[in-house]
Amino acid sequence: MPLPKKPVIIVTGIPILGRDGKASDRVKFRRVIFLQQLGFSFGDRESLNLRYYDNDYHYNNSIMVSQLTKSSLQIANLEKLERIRHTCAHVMAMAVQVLFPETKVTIGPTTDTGFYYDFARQQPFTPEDLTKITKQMRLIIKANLPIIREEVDRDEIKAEIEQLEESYKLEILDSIPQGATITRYYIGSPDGGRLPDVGEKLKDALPEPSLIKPVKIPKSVSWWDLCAGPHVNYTGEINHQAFALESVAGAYWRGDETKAQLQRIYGTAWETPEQLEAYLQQKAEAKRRDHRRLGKELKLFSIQEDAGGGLVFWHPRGATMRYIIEDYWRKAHLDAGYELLYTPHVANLELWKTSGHFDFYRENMFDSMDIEEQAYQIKPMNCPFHVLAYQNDLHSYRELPLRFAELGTVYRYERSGVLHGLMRVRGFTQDDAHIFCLPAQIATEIVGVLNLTEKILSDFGFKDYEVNLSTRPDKSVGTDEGWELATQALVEALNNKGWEYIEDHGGGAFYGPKIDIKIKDAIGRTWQCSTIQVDFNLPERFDMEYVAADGSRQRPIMIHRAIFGSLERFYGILIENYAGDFPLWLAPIQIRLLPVSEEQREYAESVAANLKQAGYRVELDRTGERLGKQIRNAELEKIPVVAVVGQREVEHQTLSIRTRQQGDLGAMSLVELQENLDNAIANKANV
RNA sequence: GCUCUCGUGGCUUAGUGGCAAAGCACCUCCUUGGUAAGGAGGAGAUCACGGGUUCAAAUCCCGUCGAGAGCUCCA
Repeated sequence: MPLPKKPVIIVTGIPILGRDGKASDRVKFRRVIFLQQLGFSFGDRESLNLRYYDNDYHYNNSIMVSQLTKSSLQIANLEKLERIRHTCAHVMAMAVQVLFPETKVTIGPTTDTGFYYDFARQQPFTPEDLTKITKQMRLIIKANLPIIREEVDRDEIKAEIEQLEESYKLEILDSIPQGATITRYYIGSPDGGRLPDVGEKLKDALPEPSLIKPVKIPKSVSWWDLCAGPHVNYTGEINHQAFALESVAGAYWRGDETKAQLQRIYGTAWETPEQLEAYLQQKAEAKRRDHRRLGKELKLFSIQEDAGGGLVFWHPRGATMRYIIEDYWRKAHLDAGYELLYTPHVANLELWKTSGHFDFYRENMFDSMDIEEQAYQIKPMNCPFHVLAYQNDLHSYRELPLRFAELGTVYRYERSGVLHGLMRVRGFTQDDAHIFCLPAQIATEIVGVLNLTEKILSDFGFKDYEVNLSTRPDKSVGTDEGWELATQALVEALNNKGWEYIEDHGGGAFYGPKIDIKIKDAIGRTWQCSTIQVDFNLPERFDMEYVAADGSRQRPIMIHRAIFGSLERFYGILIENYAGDFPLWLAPIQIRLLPVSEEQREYAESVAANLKQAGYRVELDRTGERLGKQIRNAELEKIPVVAVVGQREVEHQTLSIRTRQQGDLGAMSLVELQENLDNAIANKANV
């Protein structure tokens, strides 16, 4: 789908270029946010992945964007912000070397929200050090030093770097291809000393870090870094109130675990303090929605130290909601022509040798266990089991497509450091399905999957998607014709659905092309959940067959697909998306009855029984607290509807309803309440 | 796994060499109260675990375990 024929203005983001300044064949995606039309407010912005190569922005491999963007002011602003961030990284590196002269510099690129710089230094940077570095950076910014670009001779700069003993920079220099222009950027005049004198003194006798103070920067000094640029012209172009140092983290030199560990300081930088403030607020909002905190507060789930990391315990309220999600999922799949499977959690290791997982996926598998001298494996994937279920019978082409679906719990080894709440765990439930079909059925089946995906995701409140189509990589199995057929089927399905997508050229799995769908949450973050993959490999490995019309044995096509991806992770996304305020159909407790005093207890009990009988998830507050406290508790537990029962309600046989969204709604009859509830539940809405 | 930060009643946190504190939750009693905290009392901690330094360790040092952030962005 082409971009809308409206002016498109890029407001943030940056293309990634190859080392030679041009894009290589495969340029990484980078999010670019654009306004659809001049005059739209920033609330109307949308995001897309664009690529930049051959001096042009490319969207979906067409050259739609170039003429609209190249001359626009916003592009200039974009580049300016990028330059500010890059310069900010240099200013930070300079500040660090002023304060801690023993530190060696490495690289300092920009990020989506700011920049970082990796340093080599024995002593760790402390949070207090960050404060000192920030102060030093402000001094450098206030000195408004010029930033000067200089093209340099390789041998000359090499000698200079050697003299400074900047071993990492030397390595970088050596990695720059011969013939490329080598540049350095000065902060301050090249004629000055490299760093303030005090820095040189510090080099001899390092004081206690606690004694290190920001150093006033004279105009005459300079600092430089080997760098491709670009930068702003003066340090004063950085707003000294629009940047902040955020954290220190470990990072490996060249991102390689076997190489030296460096200290990375992350920072954020913006053009104005207001933008910084907005960014910090977004961060605070994300923290407010953190599913780990809400999961504990709302008593949904826990992860128990005694049991081990990455293993989830679902508590009654969390389990209730999970049950509702699973129940919904099963009905939706049965309606869409799937059949349900249950398969074991462990099986003979041979199965994973056949499937190839043991060769390709071993580092994510738990060790096998010995059962009567046979190796058994806890399952990291469901697919081989579904293949075995298929192979239990001989299938006719008339039976295809067969759609097997399972909420299959798998266990994968994840390194302890990457575990994260529900988002990254060691045991999780895939909403897995495998479609076995004829080659000619692929396109129809994919459309079916896309329709089901859209229905399910939108029922959970996710209506914005970002779609990727990943095509054949260099190393792959299967025939050219097979890939062509499958890829065309995916394209056809996407076009049929009318969905815009981004083609990730060569980004497919080795066994087939795929479609990935990312959902956008309430605060604009994207999460990849759904995936649809065509597989030529497993049918081959397991020698799967069906009997064709002419009686010959043919190989079926296998389509893997998941909509939630991981039920645990999707649940975590739901918590963050709704900030714990779930729509009525999902809320673990839908209604809580609050008696004003003991006298209404009997009436409240009978109302509660009625509602429960009618299928609502209802609870009666038996704490004996005053009404105000009962309401406060219900609000803190984010219960969507409370019904107050006092003397008045008993007399009139009504309930006073208060919802989380709308507050006090006044009295209504039980029938009226049920109508309202049913309405909200049917619309999958909040009340 | 690696780097840094952090582990104090069920929860959230204070205390950073000298008697283990507070709020919430829990239990008991009083209060029968009308839309976000009524009052009083009580119980509850081997300060993650193991070792060391010290007259004295929650606090300092070493180790172990666990949690959090980061380890994709490449002069």
